Amino acid sequence: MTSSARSEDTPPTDPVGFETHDHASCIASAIAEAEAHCAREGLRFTPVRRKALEILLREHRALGAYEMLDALREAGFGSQPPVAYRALEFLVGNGFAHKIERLNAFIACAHPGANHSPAFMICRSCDSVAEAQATPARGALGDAARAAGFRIERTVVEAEGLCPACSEKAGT
Amino acid sequence: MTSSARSEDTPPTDPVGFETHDHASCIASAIAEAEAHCAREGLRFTPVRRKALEILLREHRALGAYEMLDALREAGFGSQPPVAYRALEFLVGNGFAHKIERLNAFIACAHPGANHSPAFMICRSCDSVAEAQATPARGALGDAARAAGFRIERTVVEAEGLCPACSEKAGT
DNA sequence: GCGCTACTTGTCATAGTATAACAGTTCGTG
DNA sequence: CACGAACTGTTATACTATGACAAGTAGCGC
Repeated sequence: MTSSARSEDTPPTDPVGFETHDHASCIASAIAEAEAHCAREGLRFTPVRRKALEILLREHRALGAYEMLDALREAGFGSQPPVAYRALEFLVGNGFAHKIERLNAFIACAHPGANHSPAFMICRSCDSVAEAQATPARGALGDAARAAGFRIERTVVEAEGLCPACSEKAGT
Repeated sequence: MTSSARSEDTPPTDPVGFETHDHASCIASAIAEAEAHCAREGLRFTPVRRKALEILLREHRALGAYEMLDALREAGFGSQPPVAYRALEFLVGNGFAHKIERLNAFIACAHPGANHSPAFMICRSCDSVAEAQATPARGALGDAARAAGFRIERTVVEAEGLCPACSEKAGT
């Protein structure tokens, strides 16, 4: 998984998304990680897939599939929806990106390599999205699933609300 | 509300959805509750809204908006998408139904009246959906939100996996 | 009862999201 | 080099959702 040793008991709680940071290096390292991961797994990190990940990383926000398609077309790739959907499917399937169900949009993974169940905070005012770690099996949902005999394979956890900046703007 | 006093610390873990139960009475009581709620709040529980809720309760599964539209048309209501979307908007807005983001579909609320943040378990094999209670402010997401200064207003919690029946069919 | 307002219903039109199916190409392997 | 698997691109189509406007209806003050 690339990312250096980190205890399962101390997941990072840094949201990564409501603060500025060194973008150029975060993009470069994310691409490098994806490349390394693909090499290890025998996956093909083709130009269109790499470009799609670059676009997500550069935008640093949730992009609709058709925004992605526009960007890919401008970069010289095909111009039909499946081009974007397939690249996104690859990225999501391999953990390099996530789909935000609430927005029908996609965002680069903020914790690449971590074996995580992502959780998202979505600002309803500015549409910014921050990624955190979820603990799916814990809490009421995990209890209910065990009680019902439901086998959880994947979780969608998305909180909608106001990010710090918009919260201030809105007063109090 | 109707549901009798219940401590915040002991949310019900009954999934309501992977088991059979007395449907006729559950439909009737849900409709009665909705009617009473609307009377109290000065909301208009019009024929098309009532029918939409009846349909959701009767089907007892997540319905796409266009399935709802078909059912409403058969019942003699309008046949254009806004008819269904507006009825669903009313039901969701007033807590009588929920939208399952993962499926782009709608389901009757299984805990009507309860002041809840719903969580859902979605079977990827048979598409059945069970509703449980979430505890949004607790857990890693709540911690991350507080650390980031994000104000949560609403949460989407959806677990995807195998329901007991499909899990058995699939073998162990 | 009359007229007012707010709300609701229904329609047409259009925007946005997503996938099926097939042809041509490229990659890795035997 | 021949082969199969995977990838890219295309056309066509299906599914999901909303804006805008006209007509009807309920509730309210007078």
